[in-house]
Amino acid sequence: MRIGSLAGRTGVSSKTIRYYESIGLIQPADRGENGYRSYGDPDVAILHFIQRARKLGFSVKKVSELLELWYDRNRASASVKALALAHVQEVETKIAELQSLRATLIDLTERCHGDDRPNCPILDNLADL
Amino acid sequence: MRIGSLAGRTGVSSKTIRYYESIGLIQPADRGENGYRSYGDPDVAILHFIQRARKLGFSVKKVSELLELWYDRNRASASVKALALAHVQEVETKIAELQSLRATLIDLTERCHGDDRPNCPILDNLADL
DNA sequence: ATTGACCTTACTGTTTACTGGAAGGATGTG
DNA sequence: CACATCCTTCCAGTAAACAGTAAGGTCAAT
Repeated sequence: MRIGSLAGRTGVSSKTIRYYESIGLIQPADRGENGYRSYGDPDVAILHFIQRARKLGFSVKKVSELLELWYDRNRASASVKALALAHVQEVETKIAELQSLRATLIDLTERCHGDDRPNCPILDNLADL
Repeated sequence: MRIGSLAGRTGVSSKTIRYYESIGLIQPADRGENGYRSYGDPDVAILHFIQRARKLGFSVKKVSELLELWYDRNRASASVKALALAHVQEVETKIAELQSLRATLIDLTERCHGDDRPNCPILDNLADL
């Protein structure tokens, strides 16, 4: 499969695929006689993985680490596992922060409703948390 | 208080404070006779709020909307509430996505441990979710 | 009164993660 | 065979969110 088909199947543009190759996020593709990049089904899976992680807010660098996790799954499984668990920890921290923000926002909306007094304590609450 | 003190008390650099003013995120500060910006305690609270929201991954534009929520708390409380709830919805979606990723990562680490067979189904799982 | 810290504006540079465009070669269709 | 579409490389531009630097005015203390 050539780069355009890969782009079509993954939703990642040809441009972006070449960019990912240029920064080393993905391996340099095999080339045909004409110099065209050649891809297979595993590349579709790789790009889907990258896309999913990117959408979840992982930086390209983090995605690169996640991919290594993947590629290295048959060797050094202990350290690979540690890396994965560190990522889990980060994700959990972010979840906790978001839940805290969610609680604050809900508190805000509840207090906001139907109260028109000039002095509102919400400002202080938001600033202090 | 001048911009340096505000920066010291909030951890937001003077540079960034001026930047926030330039893009309209915060109101133009009052100026003293010398042209220096002059701030008060409410500005400390505002910057703390901005900082907190930024750390949680909200774009400056979103922060701007959140601030309007705040400024407008005494009027149009129904529409303001709707905006806040929309933000809550977004946050909840992000939380759900992160929890899904967390589950995937944990699954990955569990399968990774102690299994050295060449063909591993984890790749497919990651790509398909 | 002069040093050093702090303030001003204005403009340029950085990082991240792409996106666009030019110039040219390869491929596939009517 | 013409022509559109796809591929190649390379370089430039974009957007967000600042940070750096220059050139100069102000302020507090010695």
